[in-house]
Amino acid sequence: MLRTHTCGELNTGNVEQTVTICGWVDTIRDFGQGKFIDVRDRYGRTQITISPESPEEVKQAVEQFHRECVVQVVGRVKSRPAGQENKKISTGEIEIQAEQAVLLNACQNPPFLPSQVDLPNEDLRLKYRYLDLRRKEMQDTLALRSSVTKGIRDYFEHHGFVDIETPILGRSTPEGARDYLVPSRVHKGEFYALPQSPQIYKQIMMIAGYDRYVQIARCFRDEDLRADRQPEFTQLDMEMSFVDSEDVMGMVDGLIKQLAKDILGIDVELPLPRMTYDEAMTRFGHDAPDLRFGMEIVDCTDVAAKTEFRVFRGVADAGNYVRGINASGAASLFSRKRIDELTTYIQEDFGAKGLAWFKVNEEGELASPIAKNFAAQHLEEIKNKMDAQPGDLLLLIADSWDVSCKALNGLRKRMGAELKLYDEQQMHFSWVVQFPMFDHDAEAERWVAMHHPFTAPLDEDLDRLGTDPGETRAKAYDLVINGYEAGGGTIRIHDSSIQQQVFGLLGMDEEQARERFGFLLDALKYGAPPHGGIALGIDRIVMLFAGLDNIRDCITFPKTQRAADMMTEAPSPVDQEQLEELAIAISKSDS
RNA sequence: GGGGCCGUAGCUCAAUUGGUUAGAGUACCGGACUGUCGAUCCGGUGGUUGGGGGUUCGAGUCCCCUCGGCCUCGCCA
Repeated sequence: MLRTHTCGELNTGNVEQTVTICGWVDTIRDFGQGKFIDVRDRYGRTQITISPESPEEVKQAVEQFHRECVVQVVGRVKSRPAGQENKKISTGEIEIQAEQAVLLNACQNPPFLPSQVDLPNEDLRLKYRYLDLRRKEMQDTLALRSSVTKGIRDYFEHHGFVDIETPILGRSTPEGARDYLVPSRVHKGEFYALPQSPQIYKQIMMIAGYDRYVQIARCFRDEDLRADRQPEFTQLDMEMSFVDSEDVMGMVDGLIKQLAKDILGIDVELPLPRMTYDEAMTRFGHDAPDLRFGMEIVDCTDVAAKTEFRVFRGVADAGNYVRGINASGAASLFSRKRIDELTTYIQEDFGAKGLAWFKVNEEGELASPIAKNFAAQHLEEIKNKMDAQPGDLLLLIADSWDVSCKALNGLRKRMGAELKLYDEQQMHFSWVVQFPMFDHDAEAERWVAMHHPFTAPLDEDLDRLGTDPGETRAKAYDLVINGYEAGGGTIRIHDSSIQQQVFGLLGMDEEQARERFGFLLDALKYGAPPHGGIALGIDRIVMLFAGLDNIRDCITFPKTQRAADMMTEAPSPVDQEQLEELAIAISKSDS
C-alpha cells in the first residue's frame, strides 16, 4: 500500500504518529515561507503543512504540486495550534507536517475543479465525467446508491430469494417500448434485442420452480429521454410463486421500511397506504400522485350543467367534465400575466381548451372575468364545493376526462412546487392498485394492454373480460414515491384459457400469439405455478433518496437527452468492414 | 416529430436593448506575504461571442439555417 491512512480518518488520536497519505491536491495556500496543502480523496481532506523547517527536498518537491495532481505525503500528525482548527471537516483538528512529498502523477490544468463553487454546465461535466465524479456530491450519491443495492440484496437474501442473471441478448417482441437491436453476425439479417426488462425470463424461472427470484437488472428502452428516464436503467426485478398482490406488496413494504430506516433514518408505517387507480385519477388526475400535499381535484360538473356559462354548460352537456383545484392562498401571488402563463402551459402541453379561474376576494366573493356569466347561487355552490376562502385561487378545466386529468395534474404539481406545499426532505410512499387491464387505442380502434399481456384480471372482474373489457381491472400495483412511479408489478395469468381470451382482446389470434410468445405459452403448459412480482426503478429510488431532481446525477455515466455519451462520444460510426461482416448497409436518409 | 429556455475568456456570468478597443469574478502564469482553510495583496496571459449565411454605415445583440445542452408534449411503465 502506498498509504497508511486515507484523507478522512486522521484525528487527535493520531497525534505524533508518522503516517503516509495519498490523494489529489485540492488547494494550495501559499505564504511564501510556508504552505498549506489540502490533499483530498473520497474519504475527506487532510491539511499538509510546509514550514521553513521542512526538509529542503520537501520544499522542492511541493513546488511541482498543482491542483488535482496526485501526491503522496509522509509526515507526522500534529494538533493544530489553538484557534486554528477547521470545524467544517472531520480532520480539522490535526495537520500533517510533511517529511517527504512525492508527486505520483501530474495533472494538466483541468477544465473545472471538483471543489469549485459554481458547477459547470452539464455537458462539460459529462465530457470530463472523471473530474465530475471527484466531486463530493457525486461520491456521496454513488455511495448512497451502493447502500441501496446492498440493502436490497441483503433483504431479499434474508427472505430466501435466489439472485439469478438472465440474458442481455434476447428476442425482440413488438409489445411495449422500442427495442435496442443487436445484429447477429452468424444469422445475417437477424437481430437480438436488449431486454426492456427480464419480464418473461422471470416468469420462466417461476415455472422452473425458483419460487423466489430476484435480480438487479440492467434494462434498455429506445425511447425519448426525460429528467427521470434514461435509455439504459437499472431495475430491481423480483418474482414470487404461490402469491397474490398483497404478498408482493407486503414484501416490498418491508423492503421500503428497511431502506428508509437504514439509509434515511426515517420510520415508515406499514402497510404503505393504498389507493385504487380510479381514486387516484379522480382525486389527483394521475396514476402516480404526489401525496406530500393535498390540493385535491374537485368535480364541479353538476354545477356547470346548471349555469348559463356556455363553455361550462356545453362541456357538461357533452358528458365531459368541469373539475378544478383550489390553490389556497395563491390569489395575490398570481397576477393576470402568471395566470396567462398557466393557461398557455395547459393548452400547449396537454391540449386543454382553456383555463377558467376565480380569485376569492376579501368579501369571499368569486372574482373573475367570467364571473358575470354565473348566477350568484351557482358561484356560491362552486365556492362551497371547493372550500374556497378569501385569498384562494380556483383553477378549473372544462374538458374531456383525459385532458382534465392531465391538465389538473400538471397544474397541481406546478402549484404545489411554487407554493412550497411540502418539505423537500419529506418522503411519501404509497401504492396505486387495481389498474385497468386495457387502454383503448382510439386510432387503431383496439385494446392495448396497460401493463403487459400476461397481467391477470381481478377475480371479481373475470366476467367483464368478455362483456366490458374497458372496465376490467387488473391485479396490478405501482409503488409511488413523491409523485414518481418508482415501480410496478402484476400477478400473472397462469390459466391458458384466460390468456387466450386476453390475447384475443388485444387483437392477437393464436398464430400471432404463438409467433411472439410461443416459448412462454409452451412453458405455461408444463406446470406453471400462480405467480407475480414487481420491478422497482433503482435509479429513481436513489434519485429520490438522495434528494436529486434528475436521474443523471445518480448514474455514473449517463446519456444526454439525445442518448449520447459525451465522454466516449457513443454512439459512433463503425468501419465498413464491421458492417459487411453483419451484412448491414446504411441507407441514405433524406431527412 | 412538436413547444420552450440556453450557448460570450479554461470555468461561472455581464455587456446601458444595433454603436468606439467585448468586461468582471474565478482558474492559470509571475511577484509579495508563517497560520491559512472560498487565504490575502500586486501584475500578467487568455475571445472564431457554438458554426454558417443574411439585413445594416455598423451585429454578441435583429432574421434564416445548422450543431450542441436542458425542460416538456407526443413516446415510454
